[in-house]
This record gives sequence, structure tokens and C-alpha cells, in this order.
Amino acid sequence: MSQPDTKQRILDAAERLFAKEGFHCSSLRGITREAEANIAAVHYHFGSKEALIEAVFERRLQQLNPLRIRQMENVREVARQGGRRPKVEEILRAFVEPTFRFRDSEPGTRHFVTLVGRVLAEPDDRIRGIFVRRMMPIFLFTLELLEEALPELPRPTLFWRLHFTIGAVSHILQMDAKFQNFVQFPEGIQVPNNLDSLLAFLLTFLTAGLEAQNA
Amino acid sequence: MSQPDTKQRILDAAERLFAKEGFHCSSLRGITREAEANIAAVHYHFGSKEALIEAVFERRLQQLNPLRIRQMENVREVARQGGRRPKVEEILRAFVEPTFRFRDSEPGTRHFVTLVGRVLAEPDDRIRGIFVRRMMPIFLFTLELLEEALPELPRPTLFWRLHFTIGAVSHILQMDAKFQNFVQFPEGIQVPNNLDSLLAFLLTFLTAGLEAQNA
DNA sequence: ACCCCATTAAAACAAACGTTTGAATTTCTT
DNA sequence: AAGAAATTCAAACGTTTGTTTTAATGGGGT
Repeated sequence: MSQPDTKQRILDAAERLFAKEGFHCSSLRGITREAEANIAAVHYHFGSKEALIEAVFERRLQQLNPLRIRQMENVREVARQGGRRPKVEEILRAFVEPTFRFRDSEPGTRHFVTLVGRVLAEPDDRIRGIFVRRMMPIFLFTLELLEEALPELPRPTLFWRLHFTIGAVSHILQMDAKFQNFVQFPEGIQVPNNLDSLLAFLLTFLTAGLEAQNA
Repeated sequence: MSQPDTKQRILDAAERLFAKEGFHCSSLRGITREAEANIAAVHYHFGSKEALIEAVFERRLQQLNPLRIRQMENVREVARQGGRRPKVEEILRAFVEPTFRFRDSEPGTRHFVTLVGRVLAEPDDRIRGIFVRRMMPIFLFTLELLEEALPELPRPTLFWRLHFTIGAVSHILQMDAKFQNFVQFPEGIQVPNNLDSLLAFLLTFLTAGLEAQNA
């Protein structure tokens, strides 16, 4: 190969632009220009624009989702061996923390996380479906664990609360890079320079919401 | 005018298609075809595609936002006259309930609410800005009331929790019409046919999250 | 009847889109 | 070194996009 892996460079550029401008507003010409590749290379290596974003998701999720599942299985195992229920905060942490850590693990993963935050609001069913299909096992596993943690709450209640959780998380993930121009910050509010404090805020909020007892 | 108000028909069609397919994927040709109007009518009546979506937001928000503000002012006033703090649930209800009720008030408003749910995840800063600019007073007013309700919590904490709230709300609003194909429902989970029960679920979740005391 | 002005209509604009083609080039295999 | 396979390249494909232009239409006031 002439240059170090055109395929990877296209994936990197696509990941960045899909996150920045959305799927339909990112052009293959813009992506290949950034990747310093020919426009035909996309169809040669991937087949179509849709197959390209599928490959973008595949590359990262096959790394990230096992991390999540392992952490969630660990939560369940430790609880069982301790003869207690899993804690809601442990479950939520297993659900979102890997994503936050993943974000700063390599250059590029930061853009992927932004893309994940956006894709649930993607109007195109086909594109959103590519992501949702791959996340469904995680959602169902999380729901399962929450039922173990909160057996006194009805299943539909937990289902909807998990959806509220997903909404809050994806909204925060997507804001990420563009905190500055997303909202005008009231005086005295600072953007946390590391995401750890934001993660702590988030887990406190979500845990309380999920554990709410009335209604 | 030959037909009853081309301008309104264009607004209706644009509202519906922007909600369904997003801003950039909706073409002016599709919109004018649905509105049974000529393409040039958009530029004649509005000036540009961007000015069109601005008009779509303007038409509904000038009706909806005063409702919200009035209800929030009422929450503050009743609390003051009762010599107590406003309750978090009252504040949140004033923030989201008008939108839920607005949804079923007229034909078309349902599409608008879906559009609102989508637009916060819109990648295009200009388009998202059109909406955010108009909502900023509401956000700040809500934050103000939350400070009155929870004076023991630091301002940044409340700020982030309000953002988590906005994420959860917009995620639910956007799911709305497409519950069926958005996620695959686990067995036994039903879509609520009226939004009242969903609103109750939502308020319980958010209230608990906002009132969480640790961290 | 006339003119005026708001509105509609059809057609064309240049630009950008995803995709395809076929030949040139590089890389690997023998 | 020679042939085969993989990859890159420039160019063009036919559509579609938002926007503009120019002409036609239609009703209300004088």
C-alpha cells in the first residue's frame, strides 16, 4: 500500500465529519479530501456511504461494548457473591463510564463519542437503526440488572426511566466538544476540564431518578 | 388569494417534513409539493429555507412560550404568597407540561413538538441556534426558580442537572410519534396512548434527580 | 374599462451530491 | 524479472439541491 492504510484514514475522517456535521450533511468529497484519498476509494473499500458509517460504528463499538458488558457482568457477579442486590449506581456507572473513559483513550474516539450522542436523534431510520441495533443488547442487559436492583418497581416504570437516562446521557455526550457555543453560559458556570466531575454529577442525578419511589 | 393562504400551507408542510426528516434532508421541493404550492413561493413569502424554519419556530413558540412563562411566574407567585419555597416538581411541570398539552391542542402541533425534540441535536449551529436563542429566557428562568427551590445546592450543580433534564425531555419528545420503530419493545411494555402517564413518569424521575442531595 | 400590485407559475441557474467507469499505477506472488 | 492482483486516479454519470429570473395571472380600487 502506498500510504499507511487508506481505509483507516477514511474511517478517521468520516468519524470526525459525521460527528461534526451529521451523516447527510457530510459529503464523501469532504471526507476523502480530509483523508487525502480519492473519492472512489470509499466505494472500493466500503461499498457505499451508508456502509461507511456502519464501519465507523463497528470499529469502535466492537472495542467499547465488550468493556461495558464485562463491567456490567462484574456488577452482577459481585452482588451475587455478596448475597445482595446490585446497586443502581454501579449499574449506571457500568453503562456510561466506559464511554466517558473511552473518549480520552485515543485520538479520534472523542469524535466517536460525539457521534454517538448525535445519532439517537438522527431522523433517518436506517442510519439510527445501524446504531440502535448494535446497542440493543446493552439496553436490555441494563434493564435486566435494574430489575434485579429495584424489584419493587414495575417493569414499564424502569423501562421509561432507562429511556430518560439514555436521553440525558446522549444529550451530554453530544454537547461535549461544543460546550462553548452550545449555550451561553450564565456567569460563574465553568466547563469542567476533565469529564470525571461531570460524570459524577450525571450519576448522582440518574441514580436518584431511577430510585425514585413514588408514582 | 386564490387558495386559502399559501403561506400557512407552506408552514404546515415544512413543520411536518422538518420534524420527520430533519432540516437538511427536507427539500423545498418536497415541502411545496405537499403544500400544493410553487417552489418559488417559499422565497417569495419567507426569503430562504433558513428563514422558513425560523418562521416555523416563531409561529408556535410565540404561542407556547408565554404559556410556559405564565405558569412559571404563577409557581413563583403562589410560593411567595404562601411564604414557602417553590417546589421542584411545580417548576419542572411548568417547564414541560405546556409542551405536552400543546402537542394535542391542534393538528400540526404534534409535528412541531417532534421537531423541538430533534433540533437540540441538530449538527448545524445556525439552525440549532435559531431555536436555542428563543428558548434561552425559559432556561434561565427555570434555573432561577430552581435556585429558589434548592438554595442549598451550588449553582453549577443545578445548571448541569437542568441540562440532564433538557436531554431527557427532548429525547422523549422526539421519540413521540415513532415509538414503534424507535426501539424494539421488550415483552409486556406498552406505549401509553395518552401522554399524561408518560408525563407523570417523567416528572417523578426528574424531580428526584434534581433534588438529589449527595455530591 | 383601466391600471396596479400582490401572487403564482414555469423554467433555468450553478453547484453539489453519491455513484460508476475504465485506465493507470502500485504491490504482491511466482 | 514477469505476470497477476490490489489499489489509486481523474473524469464523467445522472440527480437533486437552494435560489433566481422572467412572464403570466388574478382580483380590488379608481
